Amino acid sequence: MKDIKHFLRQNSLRPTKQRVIIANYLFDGVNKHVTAETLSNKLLKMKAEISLATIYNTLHDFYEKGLLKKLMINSERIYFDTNTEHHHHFYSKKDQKLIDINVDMKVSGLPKPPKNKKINKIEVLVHLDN
Amino acid sequence: MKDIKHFLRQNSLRPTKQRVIIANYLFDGVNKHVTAETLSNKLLKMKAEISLATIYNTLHDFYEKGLLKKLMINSERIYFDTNTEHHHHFYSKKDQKLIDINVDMKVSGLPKPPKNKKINKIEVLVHLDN
DNA sequence: TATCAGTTTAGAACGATTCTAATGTATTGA
DNA sequence: TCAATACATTAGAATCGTTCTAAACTGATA
Repeated sequence: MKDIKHFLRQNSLRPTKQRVIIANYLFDGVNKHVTAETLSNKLLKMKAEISLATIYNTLHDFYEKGLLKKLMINSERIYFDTNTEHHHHFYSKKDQKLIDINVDMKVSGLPKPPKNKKINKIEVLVHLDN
Repeated sequence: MKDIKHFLRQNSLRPTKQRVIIANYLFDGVNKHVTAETLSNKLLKMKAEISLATIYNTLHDFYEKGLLKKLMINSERIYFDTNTEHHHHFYSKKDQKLIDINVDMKVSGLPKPPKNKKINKIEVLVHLDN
């Protein structure tokens, strides 16, 4: 609790009640993928009623401080990932679920990027059948 | 024109005026990435006023017949790709532009998929900086 | 050419997200 | 410690891409 307050302050975020609750959940050491909706549901189960607007604000605030990653998954929702290291994913469309790939992968045979463009990062998405 | 009508019929799609116009544009031999909005704009420039609802319907109809691919790009929009072969992309967020990668790439170091799951396909998205 | 299933359309509805503006709260510095 | 104020939270309205609705239209068929 104290740690989380410190942690928020260190990231120039006021440790408000809501942010502390959300940060405690998100940064408990277990990497998570959340959307505003799944996070809201989880918080309700934890008896923490926090408005959707605040959840959106908080996710974006955390994202802006680099505490969360936005995922490049096509879906109606925006996914936020507590694992901010560069990594890849398995994706099961059927289950609408993402699974981290935490091993190093190499992509070979990459063509040159277009003129005046530089490669920022490479994302690999492994689609699962079932 | 005749060819496009045939082409539509062969894919169990009635060659209506609107579908013919859209198919003529999309399948002119040059691969394209479109969203409902960019397609609508293009059609307006070609003096073809087709309602947004029809554009959405048509894109989905074509998708369902396998004539278009839906792209897994995070963006507010859904991108459709006239290149239905398996391939990868460069993506410039700044330009909101996709560029096909038409060379074979290999991904090595892939971990085993989760239990009972099979890998369907691997998609590589190369993010560009500028 | 009449019939009818399939198609198009304007506009309403939808669902995720953002905005608004009123209220509340953490920080500050006297 | 407390008042001032800058920042946060909130309910509900607004927005935006997309889908739905139901009425009008059109291509296929007999």
